[in-house]
Order: sequence, then C-alpha cells, then structure tokens
Amino acid sequence: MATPTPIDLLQQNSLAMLVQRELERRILGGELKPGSKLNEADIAGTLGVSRGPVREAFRALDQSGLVRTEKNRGVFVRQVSLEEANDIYEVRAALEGLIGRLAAKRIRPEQLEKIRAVVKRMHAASRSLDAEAYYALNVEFHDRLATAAGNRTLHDKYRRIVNELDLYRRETLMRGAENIPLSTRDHEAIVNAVAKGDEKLAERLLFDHVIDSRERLHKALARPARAA
Amino acid sequence: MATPTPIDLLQQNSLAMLVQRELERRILGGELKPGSKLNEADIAGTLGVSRGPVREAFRALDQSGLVRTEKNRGVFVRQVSLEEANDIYEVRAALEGLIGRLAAKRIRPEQLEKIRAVVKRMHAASRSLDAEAYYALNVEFHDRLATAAGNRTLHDKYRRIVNELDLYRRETLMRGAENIPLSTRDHEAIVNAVAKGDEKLAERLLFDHVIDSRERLHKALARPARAA
DNA sequence: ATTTGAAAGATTGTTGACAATCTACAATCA
DNA sequence: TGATTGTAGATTGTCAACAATCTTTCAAAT
Repeated sequence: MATPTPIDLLQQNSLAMLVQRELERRILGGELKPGSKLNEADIAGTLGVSRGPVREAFRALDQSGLVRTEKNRGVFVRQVSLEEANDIYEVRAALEGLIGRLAAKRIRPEQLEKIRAVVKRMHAASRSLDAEAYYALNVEFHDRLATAAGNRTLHDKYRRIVNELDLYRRETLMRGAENIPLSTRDHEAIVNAVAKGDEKLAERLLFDHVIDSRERLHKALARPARAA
Repeated sequence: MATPTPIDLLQQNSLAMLVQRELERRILGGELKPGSKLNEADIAGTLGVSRGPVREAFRALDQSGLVRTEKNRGVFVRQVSLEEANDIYEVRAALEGLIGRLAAKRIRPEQLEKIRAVVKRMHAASRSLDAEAYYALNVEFHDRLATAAGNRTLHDKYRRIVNELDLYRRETLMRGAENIPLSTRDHEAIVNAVAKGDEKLAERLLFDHVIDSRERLHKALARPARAA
C-alpha cells in the first residue's frame, strides 16, 4: 500500500472527516460504549474544533450505522440488539460466502502465502491462549481474504457489516477464548478450499463458519457471564 | 405499514434529513445526473435553508455512495464505472441469493399473494411493451421479496446496493425493453421456488437472475446506442 | 406523598459571517 | 504566439452567535 504524503493528508481531509475517523476509532475501540450519548460541545471542545464539523461527522456515522440520531435529543452510540445481530450475521454470512467464492477464483500466490502465515500465527496464539492476539489475527485473516476476492465494493460492504457486529460484541462484552480450537480448524479448511480453487466449497465453508460463530456467540451469552 | 402522523414527521425530521431525502430523490430520479456538481449555495437557496443542513446532507449522501466529495472542490453525483458496476452486481447477487433463501423459508401467504399479483401485472406490461411500467413493477417485485425475507438489515443493505446500481443505469441511459420476455420467465420460476419453500433453488435462481441481468446489460451497452 | 406546573439551565438546530482555497481570465514577459 | 503570473470572483471550510427544544429543579396544590 502506498504511504500517503503528509501534504496530501492535510489537503484531502476536512475537519469533519478527521472527526469522523476519530469517533469511529473510539467507538470501535470500546472507548465510547454502545448507548452512551455523544455531546456536540464536549466533542468539539475535546478535539479543538467547532460544532459544525462534529455535526457533519455525526451524519456520516449515522449513515454508516455506528450511531443513532434522535432529533433534539442528541446522537448515541448504536446499540445492537440480539435480534439485529442475528440479522447482521446472516448478511455477513452471505458476503463471506461470496468472498470465499471469489477468492477461490482470483487469489494470487503471494496473497495465499500471507494468509497461510496468518493461520500459522493463529495456531501459536491459540496454543498460548492469547485471546487478544487471536482476535486480532482473526480479523486480519478475514480482511485479507476479502482483499483477495478482488471486489472493492464487496470489501467495503463487508467491513461495514463487521463494524456493526463489533458494536454487538462490545455490548455483550464477549470474550471467546473457549472457541479458539474450533475456529482454527475452520480456518485451515477454508484456506485449503481457496488454495484448491474450489469455489463452491470455499463459499459454503465461509458461510457456515459465520453462522457457526453466531451460534457459538449465542451459547456463550446464554452461560453466566464471567468478570473481565 | 403504519401511516406516520404529520406531527411526528415534523418532529422527527431535521432540515438536514429533509435535504438529504430531497437530493436522494433528485439523484435517483435522474434530475441530477452522475458527474454533475452540487453547489451548496444554490441548493440551500433553492430549498430555502442555509448551507449548514446542506453540508450535513452531503456527508450522509457521501457515506451512502450517492455522491463523491472532493475537498475544496465540491461534491458531485457519483459516477459508477463499468468495473464498479460489475463489482456491485456481484454483491447484489449474493444479497438477492440470501433474500431468496430466507423468503423461501419465511414468506407468509398474503405476501406471496401480493407478489404473484405483481408478476401478473408484469405480464400485462410486457405484452403492451410498456417499459416504464415494467421497470417500476420489477423494482416492486424485488423489494417485496426483500421484505418477505424478514431481515431488516438485509433489506436495508439491499436497497443501498440497488440505489448504487441505479446510478450506473442512469449514466448509461439504459432502456431494456428487449429483455422483458426473458425476465418474466425468471420471475415466475423464482416465485414458484419461494412458494415451494425450496431455499436452495430460490437462492440459486435469484443469484443467477442478477448475474444474467448484468450480462444482458453489458450486451445491450455493446450495441450501438439508440436515441431516447 | 404524589402530581402538576413553571422557571432556569443545558443541549441541539439553524443561520450568517469570515477565512481559506480554487477557478477563470487578463496582463506581462520570453 | 505561448507560457506564466497575478488578480478578481466564486466556492468551500470553519466558526461563533442566536433560536428552538428538551431536561432538571423546585415549589405549590390536591
């Protein structure tokens, strides 16, 4: 990826875009929790800008599903209910299925190489029960696969859906160390299907992988929650 | 669907949201053509508001893919290239496939009834070569199917993708009367699969239907364009 | 004790003005 | 003639003030 020069960075980003990205970072990073209210004046003051750019950023975030706006009441970090999460998982499964199908058809050798390396590192994280590292690698695995599918629109829509599901994870305070062993087997099978160029298989494996992870999440939530 | 009272309508819509919807209407209606520049002051003046709400609407429309923003240059109605359209069609195919799968599982009798009625009207429009009416009915057909799938997120993402494809249609000035007979057969087969509850078949038929329509569009574009 | 109502404070919605940037065109020089 | 520089106008980016709405508080009445 090309490194953007600092001059372009300042020339192509308005304050509104910078505010948008900063809020996105704080929401997805858990700093701003689902349901919490976003005060225009506070945020403007904190970031050293006026309320205008903040309001513009709010509109963009609202459209991308990260916040919800109530007129004359304010904007809030979006809360994703169990029912919504189920719906979103289904859509994600369909997108992942397409990603598998296309990746199997279009992936390039060097991309496959890097994904295999990620899976290998996932094994290591799994053995050392490093849930944090495993989670990050899992995200990288799916994102690299999305890239390999060679469809910008698909990658973009996929990322948005994943962001929305992240809100649900945040809300339910999911951990998930108990699922690591199962996931690793899935990922190996997926990589092999993609490597073979078996579109149908890759599609089905990825679709099922997402649906399974949804079921695992529900089962984990049904159990009594443990402290962080 | 519940009819919103006028009081709620004014209480829940800010000027920015109204501007957003108005611009969306003009873009999708072809009044504002792909590539054309949207001047803040002009729009604000025309709609009788200040530039603030217009700018907020721009941010929302940018995020939803209907416009493109260039810093210090302005916002333009998005132009969708052939390559992008191909990508978008693939994503739409995946979403339609899921719609078919879910609709086959969840559709209710009265929903099926209404969709059959739409198909019947499509036949009539086809016989009288009324392309305008046929196009509107085709949109209704797919939208009702999306509703029957019973997944709000899916319906929402589907609508956005369709809007983006509409930009492409606008740009290429597609007509398409020549494809009506083929489409009607597709639609009948789809309804039957959904009615039977055959998830796999409905999924495949809808996926292929979208891919086919993409191919038909490309073939039509390859031919010499006719005057409107 | 609960509820109703009004006033004060806080927050959002909207506007108009100012600053920064871009575009178009004319004047200047090689 | 052609390229370049500079200036004027137009357009976008940002800000601060004003208006409208909501929330909170507290007192009064039932």
